[in-house]
Amino acid sequence: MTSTSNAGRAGTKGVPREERERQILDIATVEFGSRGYAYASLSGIAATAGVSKPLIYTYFGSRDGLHAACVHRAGTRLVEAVAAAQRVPGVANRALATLSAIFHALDGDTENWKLIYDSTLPPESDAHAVARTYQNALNTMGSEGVAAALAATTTDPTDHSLLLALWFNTITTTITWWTTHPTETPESMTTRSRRFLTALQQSPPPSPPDID
Amino acid sequence: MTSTSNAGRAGTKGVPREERERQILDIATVEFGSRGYAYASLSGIAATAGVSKPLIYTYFGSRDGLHAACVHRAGTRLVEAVAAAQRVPGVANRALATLSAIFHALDGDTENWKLIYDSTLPPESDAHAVARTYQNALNTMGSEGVAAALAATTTDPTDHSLLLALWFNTITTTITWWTTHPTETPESMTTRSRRFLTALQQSPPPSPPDID
DNA sequence: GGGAATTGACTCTTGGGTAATTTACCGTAG
DNA sequence: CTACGGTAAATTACCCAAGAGTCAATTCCC
Repeated sequence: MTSTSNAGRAGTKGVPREERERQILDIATVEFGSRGYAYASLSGIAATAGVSKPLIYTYFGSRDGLHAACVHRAGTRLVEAVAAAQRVPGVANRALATLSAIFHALDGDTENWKLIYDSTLPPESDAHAVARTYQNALNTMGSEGVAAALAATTTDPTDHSLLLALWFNTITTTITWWTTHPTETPESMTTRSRRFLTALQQSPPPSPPDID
Repeated sequence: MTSTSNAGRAGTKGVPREERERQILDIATVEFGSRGYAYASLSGIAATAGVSKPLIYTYFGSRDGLHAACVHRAGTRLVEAVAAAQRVPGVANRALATLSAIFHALDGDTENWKLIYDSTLPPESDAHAVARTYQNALNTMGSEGVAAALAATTTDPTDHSLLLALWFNTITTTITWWTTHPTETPESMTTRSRRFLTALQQSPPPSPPDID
């Protein structure tokens, strides 16, 4: 066992860069995703990953560099999943298909979504801008659907921007809720969502629902 | 002018404690509300308020003490406003009445709401617990309405907790949106909300709306 | 002159970032 | 098949800035 045991001291441990990067990204994603950008510390991530701080710097350049790498990976995956769902035919079912795709893409690892819609991101920061990239990509896909949903009811152009914000915030809230109910599966989350979506349409005639 | 000009140097400036506390609270509310708990610094608040850090400590004890004071003031106002709206008769209109009450209570000062539903609050902290107090107070009032809205459609008990989260997050999102659209008035926000609320009921037969 | 109002100038901790150094792997010359 | 030097992998021990919190002193009002 002493052949390749180099604990504590400096020097390579034989782990190739690509693999170490993946390890670090995995840990960092959880830290950034669960604690939020504001509270995840590099020292903490390094410690959890069982690696020293300078290693992370040589691999990712800076804290923001590491964060950006996490966001890119998570964002790419999600955009891909949601894009696939957009190809589902039938206007009426695309919302649910989108949700289902997201739930399955995450499959319990809710950090990936929370990374991109991280509410602790400082508004004007570079880190926010990176996350924004993927938010916009997802928004673009969602925008079309929102327009369709709204067309029949209103003519106010600013209504669109608010509804879009509401829609994505609904997803984020649902995913955050999922975090606190870990026994839920992608399937059960989808079923639950279907219930809500149809409920919106079928609620009793007395106009606005009593949701206060 | 030199009679009572004591700039820079120590010593009283004749401002009674109560008034100074109000000044500081005003500034701190804006800072904590707009930047969020995670990013508002005491030094910054002190500087903006034109006051030294130690003064804030003698008056509020700690950063968290100051924050708690802000939350208490904002929370009390909001709970009061929302409670009044609950007395509105007619189950169907209470949701809108609640929103209208909140919009008017804030009247553009969206920081008060954001203080209580501050997404940068560290989950397990004391500061979060204080905000939680007022969230719970508001939740209790909203819970009843959510139950009514749900009763007709589902029997799953956990649906309730998710819908409650969704409802309050909808409000927060709407208010955040308001921040980025400062020309909106409480009235216009209410009108806009009414449009959305009724749209939910009247959207075309093809079940789930195409909101993806 | 006593107490309230108020501050400059500290300390201490946390966390991002860097410099210099050490260890192991690996291809090649003898 | 061994010696060896170059490079990749890693670390320890720092520096530095920001921000929470404290002490003792100061100025003014009554």
